Amino acid sequence: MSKRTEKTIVDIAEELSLSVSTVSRALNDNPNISARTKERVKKMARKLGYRPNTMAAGLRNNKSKTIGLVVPRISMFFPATISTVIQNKLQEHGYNLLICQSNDSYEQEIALADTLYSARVDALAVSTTLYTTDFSHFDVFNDNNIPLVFFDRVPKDYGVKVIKGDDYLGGFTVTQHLIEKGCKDIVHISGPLTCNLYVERVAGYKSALRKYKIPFNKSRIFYHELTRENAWQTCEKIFAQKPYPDGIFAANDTTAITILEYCRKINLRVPEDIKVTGYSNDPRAEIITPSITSVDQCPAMMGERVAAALLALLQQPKSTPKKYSEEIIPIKLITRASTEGPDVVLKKQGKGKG
Amino acid sequence: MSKRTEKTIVDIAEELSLSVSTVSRALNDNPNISARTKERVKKMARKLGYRPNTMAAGLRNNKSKTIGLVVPRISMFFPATISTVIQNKLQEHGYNLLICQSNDSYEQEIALADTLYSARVDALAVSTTLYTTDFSHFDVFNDNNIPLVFFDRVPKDYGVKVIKGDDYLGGFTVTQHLIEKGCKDIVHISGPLTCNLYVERVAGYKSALRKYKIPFNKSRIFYHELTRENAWQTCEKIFAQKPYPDGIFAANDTTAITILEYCRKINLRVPEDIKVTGYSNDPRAEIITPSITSVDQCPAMMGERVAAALLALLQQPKSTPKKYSEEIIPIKLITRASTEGPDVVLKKQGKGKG
DNA sequence: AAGAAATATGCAAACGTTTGCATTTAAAAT
DNA sequence: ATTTTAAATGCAAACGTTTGCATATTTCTT
Repeated sequence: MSKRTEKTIVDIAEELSLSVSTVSRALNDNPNISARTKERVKKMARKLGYRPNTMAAGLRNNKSKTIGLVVPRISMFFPATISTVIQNKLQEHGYNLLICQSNDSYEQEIALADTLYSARVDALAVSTTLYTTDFSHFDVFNDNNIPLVFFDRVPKDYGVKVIKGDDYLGGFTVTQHLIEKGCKDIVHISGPLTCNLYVERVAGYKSALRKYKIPFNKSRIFYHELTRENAWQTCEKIFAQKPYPDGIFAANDTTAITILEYCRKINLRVPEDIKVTGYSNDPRAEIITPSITSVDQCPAMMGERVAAALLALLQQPKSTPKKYSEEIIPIKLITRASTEGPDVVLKKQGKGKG
Repeated sequence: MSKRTEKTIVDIAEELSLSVSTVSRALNDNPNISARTKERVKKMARKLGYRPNTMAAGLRNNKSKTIGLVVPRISMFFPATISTVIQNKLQEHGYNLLICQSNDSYEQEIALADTLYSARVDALAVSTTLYTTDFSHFDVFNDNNIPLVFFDRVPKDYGVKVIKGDDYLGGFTVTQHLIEKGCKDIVHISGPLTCNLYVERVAGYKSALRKYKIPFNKSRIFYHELTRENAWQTCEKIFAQKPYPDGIFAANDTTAITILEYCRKINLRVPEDIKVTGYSNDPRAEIITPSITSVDQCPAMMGERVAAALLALLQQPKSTPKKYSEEIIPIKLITRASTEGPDVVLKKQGKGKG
């Protein structure tokens, strides 16, 4: 009694004494079906409660109208914002999004690539784990001409469309800012160098030091996953002996926040005694006291671009020779109390764009 | 040259001079295929680079191994956390998740229900828009015995499995807390009453007032979407005339944060002059100064329960008579500086569970 | 050594669409 | 009225699996 209610175009055809092909074409607004027939078919479809079956169509057409998205974590601010934008944009264009998270596990990422291929997604967008350096699990998409776009955390030397932030410039700008605010001994807390983001931010950091003739001290950089726990431990190391640094460039905001807490604990004033910067412009950076200078990576813009790139690639015929362009999303330094000086009275901002 | 590389079980069968049925069974570890044959088939599958086609299998089996998830917004803290948990849990069980956002638009929600049905999702989990009061767009799932679970924002009187927070108790507890801290004139900023969450929180609020014999003043409740902009405007109304309230129960943390900013602007001290509470225990609530008393809704637990409910429903045969149980997820009052007294020196918390 | 039982494999239909090609019907041109 | 052209519809195969049933092969009984 349950399964017998599932209506198909065959039922519509029978009901109207038409062929299934006519019904199919009518539903798809094929131009050589008469207006009258289209009307009748659509009306009957409604009457019978007909629901198209995407899988059947997909099988026949070899397209699923579904796009895969692989990110490390969907609840982190930056990928969450990007995912939101991508999802909305693709939804507008009739695509569904299979959103998956690798949880920064290389093995999970491989498994996901596999199942998403099996689902025959029409395209795939991915931001890799921190530890992905071999990208061969994505070969199958390339080999079969399935649009493949990497963003934010992207491969090195893997022929593919890439959309990334300007992490070199971000690292440079934020370091330069610290220097201009008077810092002479700047610690950098970085993520692991297996990830392009951190390689570039470190490069930017070094480059700024060089520009201002500040000697680079290798032991002033710490590398680890940027969690709260790790950040706390690193603080313990940093402040185990003097001289204390007068600036810390943290490669994410969670780390910067943790540093602030640690400084409060050891009665170090920010920004008077030490200046601190984060990265990503997490909403918390604006709200904490002192508010944290950070780097806005324009996640919404990145999301837009990723979606646009996917749609563009989906448009063009499979045979189009690929060119692997790289798009760079700009960054914006957001200066706040953690580097600017004593915390000023917050200006009213409630009426803003939020 | 591109399409010709897509291998199917037919290719495997030919290569080994076996029938497709045997190959299919071998790949699915059907018990009456010999171990030797299974070996040969799997080896050949690997050799040919065979990739199963989920759509074909899905069409045949009438199951897609895909589950739909509809939430208002995937980037908001609460649904994001829930989505994360659900996605990970279902992934473990071999299901893909189609995550969609309604953007709190009723029309979009209807469209999503439609396309998710067309995708023949094996189950659907949804948290509705603020304005959904008619749920008939989900009838098709019920009618076809497709597991359907609502969570957080759930229907009223719509026969279906429901998993929700204890919003009545949340409203009651937080109001009681304000009263116990000495508040006698408590404003409540609520979301629209089309959504069950706010109906219940308001009920809890009233109930607490009653218990402590505090007269209820209808004009002390404000109803609107809980955005920053709206909150600011409401603050302007509230503080346009004296007497000021001595406590505000905001139905989300964004609103509470905005209130804090407004109070700072008009030089009202929190919690000395006025106490403020939020809802949801957004990460920002902990980090702002003063930190904000809020209600932890245990999103991870809710996610776990939703996933478990989906899996349980998927397990049982389609014919099982449905019973529409309602699960209530507990809430936890997290008291912080915004109600507790002058901001104390933050105790070290870096080493904690984060 | 023969039949019975168990194990392994094959055949063919089915899932719900779409689409190239063939055919019918209607409209236009002579 | 007859031929030519255009418009509308139908036939049947195909997409890649799975599965009930039938058949072939092996193993066990006696």
